[in-house]
Amino acid sequence: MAFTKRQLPKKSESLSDWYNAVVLLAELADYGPAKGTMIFRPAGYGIWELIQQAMDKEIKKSGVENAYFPLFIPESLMHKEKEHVEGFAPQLAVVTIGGGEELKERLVVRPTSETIMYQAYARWIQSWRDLPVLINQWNNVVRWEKRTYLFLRTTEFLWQEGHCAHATHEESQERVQWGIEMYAKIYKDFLALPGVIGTKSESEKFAGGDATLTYEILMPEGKVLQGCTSHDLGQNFSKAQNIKFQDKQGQNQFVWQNSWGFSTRSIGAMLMAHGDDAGLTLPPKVAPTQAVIIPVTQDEEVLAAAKKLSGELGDVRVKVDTREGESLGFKINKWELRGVPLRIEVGKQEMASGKFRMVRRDTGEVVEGEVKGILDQIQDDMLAKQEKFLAENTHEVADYEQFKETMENKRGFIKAFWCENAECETRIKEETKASTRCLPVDAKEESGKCVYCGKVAKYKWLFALAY
RNA sequence: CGGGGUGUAAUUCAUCGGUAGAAUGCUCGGUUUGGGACCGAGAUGCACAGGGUUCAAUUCCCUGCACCCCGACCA
Repeated sequence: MAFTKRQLPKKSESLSDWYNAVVLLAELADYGPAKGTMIFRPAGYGIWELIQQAMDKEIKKSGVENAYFPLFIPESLMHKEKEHVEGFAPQLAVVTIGGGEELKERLVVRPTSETIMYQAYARWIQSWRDLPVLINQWNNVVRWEKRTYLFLRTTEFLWQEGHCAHATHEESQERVQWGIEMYAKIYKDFLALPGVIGTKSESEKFAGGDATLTYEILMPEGKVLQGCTSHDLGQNFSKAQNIKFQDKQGQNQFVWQNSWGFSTRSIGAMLMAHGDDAGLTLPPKVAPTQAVIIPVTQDEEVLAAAKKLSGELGDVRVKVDTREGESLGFKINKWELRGVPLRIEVGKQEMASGKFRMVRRDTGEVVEGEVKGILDQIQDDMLAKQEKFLAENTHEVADYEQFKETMENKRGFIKAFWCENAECETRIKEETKASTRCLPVDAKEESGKCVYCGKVAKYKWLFALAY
């Protein structure tokens, strides 16, 4: 689609209209012809590639190897773990016809790969010497979501899913912890998105798992998005799929497992969090184009100077906008919309002075200095801004009245004592729409009273309106 | 999957029971260019799909589908 920023709704007025428009106008994504599907255009896929590169390095560094498992899962396999299949059943896409004939056994398009990977693990793992199994895969999965949203919730999405099997629970739990911390690092250092690491409640945890660690991100309108998760699967799947090994004493043991996933949803969160009325603002580390050089005129010497400059910026990802027939103002607006972190203008003035006019996308400030350093500064400032927002919108409440009042007027994270009884959780959700997001990992044990029922509560949980 | 809304050019929309129009975008020519330039000439439509009603449907009705908004589900 052609570029027209005039059509961009104001972020400050309507976040979802702004988001939908900006993603299309900035040419990050487009709608696919089938329901709920999306096309990742080069500008959008480029962001994912940068995230992948950074994360893949971390994954491999920790000893996990990449592999690939099939897209289709025989339906019977899905049914091995009861809670798992029940949790995913409403979201499955199932192939019933192949080669023009009705299939004897229907094939589920993977919504996640636990079952198909673990049937192989069951064969691969025999001895304590075969452990740990440390495997990750970068792939696509399909979940038939009722309500879709570009990047944030699509029928098919891209992600990585790590699946490890260990001899002991402790070792598996370490990996679960490692996963969420690695994700938090990517979110903070690359996407400039601070969040809260915590444990999911019983009702919110992964279907078939024992415990789920999550990274929860506060979005601009005060709703909270589950950024990614790392699950302690205990022995649920190993018992269901008979993944056993003989230990050093010759005893048969079930393995302890974990899985952890990080999806293209992260891009959506990042786009929504940063940006303003003029368009996107990409954190430099995940911006496919980190700096754009705009020749002010189409004069040959100006174009030559712009091209020369682009060659002098080392490994900065830079683009020179030599497109004809667009005025300076038009180009500036175009690149602002696309969120390129730094704009460099090259014209007669710059050629005379030898100093290029550089403008930061995030603040609009005119800056001087070395490009690499400026980009690092932008990255840091963008994170700091989000951290401030997160801190300012985390509200501790003493009683239920305050809870309701905060949900109605401020939203954001609400920190309150909860007795961990599912009934209180459900009631709170029904009455205020706020659900438990997590028990932060750094929460201290205290003696308090549940904000809802007044019974003994040990911890302050985080509640929020979920995305 | 429940409630609401919308489907007309690439996009945003107008129109009208008698088979379509604007703005933006696109193409060409020219003049321009320091925060969305201008003039001129063009190209672009099975009016979402299928069924009705009607002499005649893009328009009215039904069904389906898609998209958007609000719920429930969710990385």
